[in-house]
Amino acid sequence: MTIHHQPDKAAPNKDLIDAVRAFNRFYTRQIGLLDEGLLKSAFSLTEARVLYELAHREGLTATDLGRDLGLDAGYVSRLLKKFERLHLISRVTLVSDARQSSIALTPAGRDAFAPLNKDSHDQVAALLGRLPASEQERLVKSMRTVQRLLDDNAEPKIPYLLRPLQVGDIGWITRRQGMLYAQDYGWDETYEALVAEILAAFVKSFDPKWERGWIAEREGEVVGSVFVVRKSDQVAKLRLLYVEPSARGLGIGKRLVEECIGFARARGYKTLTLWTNDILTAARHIYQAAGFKLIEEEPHHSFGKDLVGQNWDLEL
Amino acid sequence: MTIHHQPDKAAPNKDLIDAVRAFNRFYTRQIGLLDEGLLKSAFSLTEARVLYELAHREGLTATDLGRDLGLDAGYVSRLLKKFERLHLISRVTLVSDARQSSIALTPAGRDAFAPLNKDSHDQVAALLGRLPASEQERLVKSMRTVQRLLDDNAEPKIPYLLRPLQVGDIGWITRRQGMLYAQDYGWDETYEALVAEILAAFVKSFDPKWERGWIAEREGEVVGSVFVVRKSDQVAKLRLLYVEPSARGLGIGKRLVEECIGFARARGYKTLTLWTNDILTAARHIYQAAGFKLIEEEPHHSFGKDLVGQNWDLEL
DNA sequence: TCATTTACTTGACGGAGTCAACTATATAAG
DNA sequence: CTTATATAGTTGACTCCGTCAAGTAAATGA
Repeated sequence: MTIHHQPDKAAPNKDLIDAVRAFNRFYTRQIGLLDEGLLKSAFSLTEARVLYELAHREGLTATDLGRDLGLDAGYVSRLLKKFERLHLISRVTLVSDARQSSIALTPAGRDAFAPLNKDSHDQVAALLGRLPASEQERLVKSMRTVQRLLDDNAEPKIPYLLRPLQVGDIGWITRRQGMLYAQDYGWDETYEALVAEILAAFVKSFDPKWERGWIAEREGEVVGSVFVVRKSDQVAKLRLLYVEPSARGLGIGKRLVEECIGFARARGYKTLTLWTNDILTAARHIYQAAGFKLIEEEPHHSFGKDLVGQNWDLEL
Repeated sequence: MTIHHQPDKAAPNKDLIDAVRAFNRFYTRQIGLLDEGLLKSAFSLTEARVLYELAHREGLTATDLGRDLGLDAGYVSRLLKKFERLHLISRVTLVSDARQSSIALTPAGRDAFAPLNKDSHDQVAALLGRLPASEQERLVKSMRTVQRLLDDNAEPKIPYLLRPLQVGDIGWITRRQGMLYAQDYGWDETYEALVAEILAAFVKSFDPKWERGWIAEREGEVVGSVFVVRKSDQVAKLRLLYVEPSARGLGIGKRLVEECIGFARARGYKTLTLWTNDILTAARHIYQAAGFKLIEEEPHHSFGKDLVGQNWDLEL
């Protein structure tokens, strides 16, 4: 149903900019507080950051370190020399390029890093420990969101996964569908109510043998869903297909429809049918590509708009 | 319905700690990148931070600056001396304490700060500009969440406000109620479905003269809600009262119930009734305090549990 | 009145980080 | 193959950010 192209980039407004700046000032201080604890160690803050990188990644070169931590090449060179003198690291010249060498912590290096690591861990644990568990999760979720949005090359390893319905999903799907259609097509709150009604009925009369829902999840967030419900022995109905704007272009819509078709076939249905509206072109393309045929169209007035409803069928 | 005491603090698990640490490393780098742009100016980073504070707050003392920015007192003293020499600030000894003085930017100080401020503003604008508008808002919302959770003394100015229902609310309320009751009482997904059904019906048959919903919002987030629906000319029913755990203790539940009672009275109803379950003790206290009387109790099996339903009435 | 604390100042100092020049190797162009 | 250019890393020289400790003056408390 709601599937269309990625939204365009937009010039930010002042309130948002100020909020980001306020956050930056706040977090500058926050990081400063956390770093204070580490200052008592034999290593400077930057040395600790370098050790952290070395402890968690393999085969780094001096340039890698400088780039990823934003450090001056000369400074990195000196740091590494110091570490080498203390026997904390070992360097192996790369066969592919004799200018570079692969840097690794020695066992002594790991020993030196361990207490630093523990201090940092404990300090964050203390910070988190001040909050109740549910708030801890909200915090981490928000941090992940910030990080993913700001980090260009932070694409999740798993683009998305499909899972069955769980508590909280039907409310979320109701909300998102309601908001998306209101935003994109000006539909009123009766559409959101319709989604709520459909999902409530789905759960109440759920028959696992004949019906199923799929939730597409990405980084712990719901980014799409679809449902198959039983109309009769012969006919199943695909309902409420949607994909979040932020997750479009990954083939999630196509995949969800394929799952429906596979399920309907496996359960022996003869026909998979669906109802949609003509303005939802992106969804239509998916249905067409999957082999659905337009059966009939009829105008209707719903959700505060004049619309043209469409019934599509796929013979299984 | 769901109103109970604040949850306890909990020892954080390792995944959450690691996620926070990852975020700290990420944001250390992020702030470093943003700061690079400011380095070309005549002021050091810390000087710029001090100027920012002075430009945005009045009547600061040297100690205030040092405390809020986490700086050494000696260093602050020197910075201020330099600023004074450049005629960027003026100091007025406090009458209440001759050791302290109130620091203010001079017009020249404001002029010196303006380009710094603009650079920082533009840089953040560029950062945000890379994202589509909807993502910009998600980013800022997440940042606000992080800041509010970590900043002890960052209570919002307005504790909460009440507003009417809008698109997206019924899904959100459905989700949150479903999740809260699942978590706290082990109710299954049929409760969430029931909430969805009630809210769908509310919207579909909504009669503004006789019915109303209130949403409690705090910092742009829904933290509670309640609905009054018409049962007959004489009888109104209060439904779906809930307050987010994070927003409890602010009197939101009491306020929501009061709104319902006021509305029911104003519309000429004779009775306000409600159905709840005996295990929801915090909600019961609110009803009792508002004058509701327990009319009847009866056991029932719903949402996967054995429960005792209660009907409460308030004569208006 | 005297001891203690607080706000700020000042001298002395260290080391984190920068800049530019340099060597050695790799890559691209002709 | 030769030559020009780019990249990886090193090193000397330097700056100045920020810390530490000692000191002064005022405020507070006993």
